[in-house]
Amino acid sequence: MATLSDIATSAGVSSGVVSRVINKDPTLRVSKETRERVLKAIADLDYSPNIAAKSLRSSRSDLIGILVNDVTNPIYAEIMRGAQACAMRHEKALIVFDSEMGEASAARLASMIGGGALDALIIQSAGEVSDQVLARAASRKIPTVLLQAELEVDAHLVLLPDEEAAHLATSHLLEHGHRRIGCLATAAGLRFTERRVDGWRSALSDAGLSPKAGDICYTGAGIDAGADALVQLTKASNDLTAIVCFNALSAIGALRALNRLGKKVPDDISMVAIHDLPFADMLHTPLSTIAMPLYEFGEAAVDILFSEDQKRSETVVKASAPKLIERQSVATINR
Amino acid sequence: MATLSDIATSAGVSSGVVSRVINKDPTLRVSKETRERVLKAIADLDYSPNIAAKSLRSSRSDLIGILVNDVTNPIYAEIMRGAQACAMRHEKALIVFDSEMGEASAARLASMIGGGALDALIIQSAGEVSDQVLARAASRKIPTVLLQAELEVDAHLVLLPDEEAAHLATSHLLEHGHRRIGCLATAAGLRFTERRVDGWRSALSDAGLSPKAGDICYTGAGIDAGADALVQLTKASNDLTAIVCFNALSAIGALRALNRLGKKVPDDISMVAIHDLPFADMLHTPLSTIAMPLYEFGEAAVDILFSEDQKRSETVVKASAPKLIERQSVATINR
DNA sequence: TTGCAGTGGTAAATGGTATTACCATCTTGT
DNA sequence: ACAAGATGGTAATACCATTTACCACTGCAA
Repeated sequence: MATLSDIATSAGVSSGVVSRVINKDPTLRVSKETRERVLKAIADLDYSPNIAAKSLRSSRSDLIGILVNDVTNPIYAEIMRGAQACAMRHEKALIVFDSEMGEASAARLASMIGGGALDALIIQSAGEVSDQVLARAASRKIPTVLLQAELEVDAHLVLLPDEEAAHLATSHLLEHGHRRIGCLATAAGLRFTERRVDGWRSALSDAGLSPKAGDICYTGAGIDAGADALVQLTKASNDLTAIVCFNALSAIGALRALNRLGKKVPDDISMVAIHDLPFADMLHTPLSTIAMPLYEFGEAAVDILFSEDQKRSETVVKASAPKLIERQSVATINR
Repeated sequence: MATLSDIATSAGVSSGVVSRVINKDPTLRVSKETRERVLKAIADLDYSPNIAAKSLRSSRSDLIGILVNDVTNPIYAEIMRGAQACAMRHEKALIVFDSEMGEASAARLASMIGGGALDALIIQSAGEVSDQVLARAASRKIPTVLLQAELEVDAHLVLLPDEEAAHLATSHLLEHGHRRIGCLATAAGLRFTERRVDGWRSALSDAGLSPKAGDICYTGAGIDAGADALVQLTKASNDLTAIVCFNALSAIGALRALNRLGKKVPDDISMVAIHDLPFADMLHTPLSTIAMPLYEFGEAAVDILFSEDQKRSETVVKASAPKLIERQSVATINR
């Protein structure tokens, strides 16, 4: 509860000096003894600066908002953790909004942006982001980072090596003799989805193949979404022998749906998922995955806010290349 | 960027009136027309109150800090989501600290508490919480809620029906003929761990059994911790036919370790875990679990902050009773 | 002795909101 | 006609840290 002027009084100086000592103002000239008196008073009174006052004065809150699709999805949780760690390193805190929670979350976020409570905004939400949020962010001109997606907004864009990952997954299946490889994609229209679709297509076309219209199905990132999508996919193209899945959690859903349809993985259908999971080896069918640098992706999202160049950068995080982790969800086909 | 006095000027009133209109001060008397002029000015200028100023003036930040053990653990993620939803309902935002991130996280949290940036603190972290954090919280007298654990602090305590859950899990195994039932517990010394251990013991003793010293192993909540613990447990008591596991994620680790040891679940060893997982049915061995009201648990943690301030309440969340979900990790033993 | 630079600070303005105390004008009752 | 109350507000201040402009004093040189 001690304030700056309490310290000042206790140290026998004016509050300006205390402030400048705390903030290491290089233009401040004080004697060594005075500085030490101030420091001692701070320690004695267990002083820490009032953050609201600081924020009011400096118009910085040291808070970064992040809008995430679904906090319980381990993939996104890992991204968040990277972002958190990086934020801490910069002495900022992250405040998480879950777009799964709908209007309440969006409204709260919008009001915080409006009130200047957020220094920056990171949007992971691949779905529809409230117009209110976007409008506020634009009108307050706060730096914005878009993860994977792309919106009609002046913002930084951070991506993963999506095309490479999807290409790798597809190639792996091709090497095992598969020719009819379907694609269980993420939400349509998003930048990273397109990039991965490109990877899938190009791997196919490198092998002299081209997919049919029904070979791809766009869907969400959850387990249930994956299950539904798989049913659609196999209905549209019933001759697929393999599937590339863009999200590990929807791969689990797909696995469940295949189970219900009485199809065995990998005997009847092979599968590779993008993104690894800590328990991928413990699944009913140990899942072959493409590991991506998710933690570093989260870090990059925050780091870019502290870079010099202000305008609309586009970064692809390549801390580590997409890496195939072979388990038991891919069978070899005899040609 | 519009301020209160901009609105006041635009509406031709003093800023006091605007503030009181916004905050619905019941003691304010204004004519209907004036009120509407104010409201219109607010809408026209797209005004929203500066949060830093508001916070400085009122010494409330509308921010709640929550310290969690591991954000990527789906169990904790679910709790967080409940807490988030409830916070939003109260027009507050949650700011998450991951104790897995160590000192950086603790330091940041401590400085935010010191600076008055947090209205309340929720501690889920079952491990060691930084003394600095606790000391600050105590000295600033901010309301604190402890989840599951118990510390030497004046705080609210929120619990799950732990004893009941462990009793249920153990009874289920007893009904299937098991007599040597081990316990893969969570961290020792924590209130909820003790409660669950009690449940395990009492179920055993209801059946006229009593566990041996080596039948229980205390450990952390992660996959790897679970794997290590299982090895210890089977080393200490190699005649166990069943295990109750206090955390679903460590159950996965235990499953992995059993795999490596060449033991089959449930043929060689049966297992029941406390807490359900969205993909529990898709595991190598579909895991029988005890589902608990985690979301409501998170809600309760926040809600209690808004109850009529009784000091040091103790709540057990019973939104739904612990519920056994049978899958295929329990075998019947012939007596 | 005046002039000037360097040393070690101080005082005051600023940021935007909430809140208390107070006040001017109009209406009503007698 | 005059006090009392109701009506519809206003003005001032506190909250606390940051930052700019300024100042008093000492020492040294010319």
